[in-house]
Amino acid sequence: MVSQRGEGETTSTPLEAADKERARAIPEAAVARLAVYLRVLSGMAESGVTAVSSEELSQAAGVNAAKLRKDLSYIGSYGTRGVGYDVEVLVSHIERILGLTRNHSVAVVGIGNLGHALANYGGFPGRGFPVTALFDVDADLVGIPVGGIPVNHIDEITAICLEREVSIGVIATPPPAAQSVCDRLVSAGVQCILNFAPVVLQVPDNVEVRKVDLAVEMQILSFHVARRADEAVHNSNGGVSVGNNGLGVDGMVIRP
Amino acid sequence: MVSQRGEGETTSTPLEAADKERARAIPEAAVARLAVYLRVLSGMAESGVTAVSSEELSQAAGVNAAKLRKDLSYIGSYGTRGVGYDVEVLVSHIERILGLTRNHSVAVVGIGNLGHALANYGGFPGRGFPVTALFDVDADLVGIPVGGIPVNHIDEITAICLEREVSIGVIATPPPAAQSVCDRLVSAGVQCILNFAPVVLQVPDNVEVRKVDLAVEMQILSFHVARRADEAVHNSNGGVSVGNNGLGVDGMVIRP
DNA sequence: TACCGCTTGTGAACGCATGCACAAAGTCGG
DNA sequence: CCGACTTTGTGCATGCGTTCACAAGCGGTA
Ligand SMILES: NC(=O)c1ccc[n+]([C@@H]2O[C@H](COP(=O)([O-])OP(=O)(O)OC[C@H]3O[C@@H](n4cnc5c(N)ncnc54)[C@H](O)[C@@H]3O)[C@@H](O)[C@H]2O)c1
Ligand SMILES: NC(=O)c1ccc[n+]([C@@H]2O[C@H](COP(=O)([O-])OP(=O)(O)OC[C@H]3O[C@@H](n4cnc5c(N)ncnc54)[C@H](O)[C@@H]3O)[C@@H](O)[C@H]2O)c1
Repeated sequence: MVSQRGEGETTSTPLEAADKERARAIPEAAVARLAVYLRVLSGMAESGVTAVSSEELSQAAGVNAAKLRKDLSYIGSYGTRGVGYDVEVLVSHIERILGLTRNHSVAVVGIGNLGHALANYGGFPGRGFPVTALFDVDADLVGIPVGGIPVNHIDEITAICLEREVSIGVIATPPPAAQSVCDRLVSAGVQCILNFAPVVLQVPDNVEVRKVDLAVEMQILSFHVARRADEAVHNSNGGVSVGNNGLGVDGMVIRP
Repeated sequence: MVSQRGEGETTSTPLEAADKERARAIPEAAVARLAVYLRVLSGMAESGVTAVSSEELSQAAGVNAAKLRKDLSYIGSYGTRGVGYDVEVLVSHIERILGLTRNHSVAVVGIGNLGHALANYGGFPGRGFPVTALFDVDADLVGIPVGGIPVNHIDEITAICLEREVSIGVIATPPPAAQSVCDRLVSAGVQCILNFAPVVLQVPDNVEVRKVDLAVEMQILSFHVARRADEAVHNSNGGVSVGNNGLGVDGMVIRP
């Protein structure tokens, strides 16, 4: 379907249009995996690997080879039959599809235990997510630099987020403050939120929320231990587990 | 189907057997949501709420009411038609299904930025996940208490994990160390691993891995921004987003 | 050039998850 | 006791995601 790119376009507009028609159709689960492939491929590129087959890449990414090929097919046909994929080419196309061709400025709200860790973490800027603003309600923290960036007071959030074009807001406040912080981020024009507080956030339709809930992760693990233990009791088979299969915890966006 | 519990069992064995037959059939996605329901219900219980309808609970959990009822039906029929659910009853049944009737001892490996945050976090013990051991390779850290628990050297991991019956290992080391730490945890009998390092871990079939990859989360958000921006360009509709629908980042368990 | 072996890309089948819609089953008021 | 009203539990249809299997396509080789 579609494709046949590189025919005779002068501007890049038709090409991009085709890509974005496609982008809409990429399954959510595939997007998550594409990010993983990208990381693996980046690692390979750094190690000097220039070509890779779907089999090799799928091994490294921990997925089924057929699934990997299907995932890649969502973004276009950039492989060579009989040979495999060019690592650089794949990297650049995945980056383009994931919108990583431009930087996404990140603001962290709540500079406590977790906020400190996030602000100090060096892994984000390198991947196109520079942390450009930190916020907290605690007056003692305001002005203190964490990870090289001074903490601002939460009341400045709207002005600063607009000014620095923050596109991702990270919420690392205690649960009771999370919704209010979220509302402020939204009114500052932030359309993506990564929420660490164990709260279900209410947001408008045009805002995307993803949550990371460690307690939920542990409870899922707990469930599998329990299940495995029972299986071991019922039939005395070794208790084989399939691992979590691509599902995970969700983002819970309310839509009215 | 099934149910009709509380008939005439003397021991609890037949009841539990029925539950565990069921447990095997609970969809992974439903398990993740059950953990969310549990959190919401616990909050309600603390606020003195004793009964709740599927409509109310689904609102609070950010899911469709029908889905919520179906999720609850996987664990049994504990509601009262025309009335709703008893909060306490639901809490105890979800806890039982998730295996939260017993504590799950947690060990954190890699007491850097993130490890400190995790060790200091008070939210785990209260939810049945006491952190009982910390490990790091850095000799300067060994012996220093973090969150009330002294850091041990990584070489002691096997002995201590066995002794303290650690059931969940949390990996918060730099990526290159993650696989080796994982292997040590596995050989210490740990069957559940929560991995923060951006690496695909290779584990035996009987070990369950879940990963939390913040860069991947951000890239998924980035994808949606890009998609939304394009939609806005193509047709000038407001750019409505569906939010992430219960999917997320996965755990990538290799099976040979 | 023609053939061979290898790997991609994808049509099609399957299975799981979601959401609808309604019967069953309960409460409450009279 | 009965009938009206409420809410659960679930059969069923629909849609999404995964997996299989294989034709199409490419590089290498004679
Ligand atoms: N630390 C962890 O490992 C961990 C693990 C899982 C979940 N979480 C969750 O992450 C969140 C943060 O955890 P933490 O351990 O860093 O908590 P923390 O108490 O150490 O830090 C919270 C910070 O948020 C600030 N804050 C409070 N109200 C605010 C507001 N309205 N606006 C801006 N800042 C505000 C506080 O001043 C504090 O600095 C919590 O919701 C917690 O449940 C943390
Ligand atoms: N800090 C964050 O916010 C953040 C965000 C996303 C991902 N991560 C990931 O989490 C992991 C930890 O991040 P961090 O910022 O805490 O790193 P960090 O460098 O601050 O801490 C790593 C710790 O692990 C210890 N360590 C190294 N090798 C070890 C080994 N073999 N055994 C035991 N301990 C060992 C180090 O001594 C150090 O204390 C990394 O893989 C990072 O990519 C962190």
